[in-house]
Amino acid sequence: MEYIVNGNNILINRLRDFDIEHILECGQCFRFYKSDNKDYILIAFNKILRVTQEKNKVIFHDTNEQEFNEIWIKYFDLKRNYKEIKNTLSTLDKYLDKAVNEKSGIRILQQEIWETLISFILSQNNNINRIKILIERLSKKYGTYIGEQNSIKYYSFPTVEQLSKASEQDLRDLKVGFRAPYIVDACFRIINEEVNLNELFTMEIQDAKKELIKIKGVGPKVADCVLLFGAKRYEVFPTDVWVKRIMEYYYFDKDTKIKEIHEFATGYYGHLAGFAQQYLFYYARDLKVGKK
DNA sequence: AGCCAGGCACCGC
DNA sequence: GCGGTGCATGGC
Repeated sequence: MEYIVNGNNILINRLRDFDIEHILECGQCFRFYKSDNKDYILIAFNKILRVTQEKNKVIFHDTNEQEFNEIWIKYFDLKRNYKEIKNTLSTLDKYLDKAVNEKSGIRILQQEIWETLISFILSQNNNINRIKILIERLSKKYGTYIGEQNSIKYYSFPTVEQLSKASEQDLRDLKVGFRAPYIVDACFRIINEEVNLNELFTMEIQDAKKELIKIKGVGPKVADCVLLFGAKRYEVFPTDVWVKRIMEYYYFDKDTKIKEIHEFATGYYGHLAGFAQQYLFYYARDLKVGKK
């Protein structure tokens, strides 16, 4: 990774297969703020990072070499060869080729799995704007103050211990709605070691999924998101309404059950299913496939 | 006003 | 196991 240290900034002059807008807006993460075109602030790993981009020139602001190496290279998955992944997927069929080319700057972030779990529990039957607001409220109330930029205060996502302090009623007061008992259940099972998030990185994938589904409010779709976005399990294929719509449109040409789509996709895309899903999801959502 | 939002739990069969 | 329904809340 060739980068230039410039004061408090890290600069990369020709960063390929990287588009900060695609990466943050593609639906995999929620804690980011757009201040201008390709000028974003994001919160992760108890840090505030500002990223700006002009074509292939990317600047990571207000950080340092150590932090960049220890946190951001992994977080942005900078060591993975996305060119190769995209080539493989593009060769599979013309539909995927289109989605990959349209959303060519996506990278799958390596997010903290605990935050990913709660975020995607909140995501069910919800829209992205409101998911973001709810996560902000949780962070402000239960997380730790981590700093200020442009007189806006930022808070880390609460740890399991911090969030365990919240009762179901506390959470309902923050307007998470019917998801409140799900969050309480997630905290409880993890504190009591009924579910071990660290094991999900290496367990047999079906077992990992079963493990997550023990948590109330976690079904197949949320489990897949947690495994893909939080545990580097790229063989999963989170199948939600958007993915259902675009898969039906491209591959089935008729109303098809999510389970059938999921089975087809994990077989067809194999170990790259998670990447394929994200290109397809973002593309479908932008295109409003199957919607008026 | 009613429908929808990156689903899921719960129920009846 | 499979399909239908309710769910908190807010934007449109």
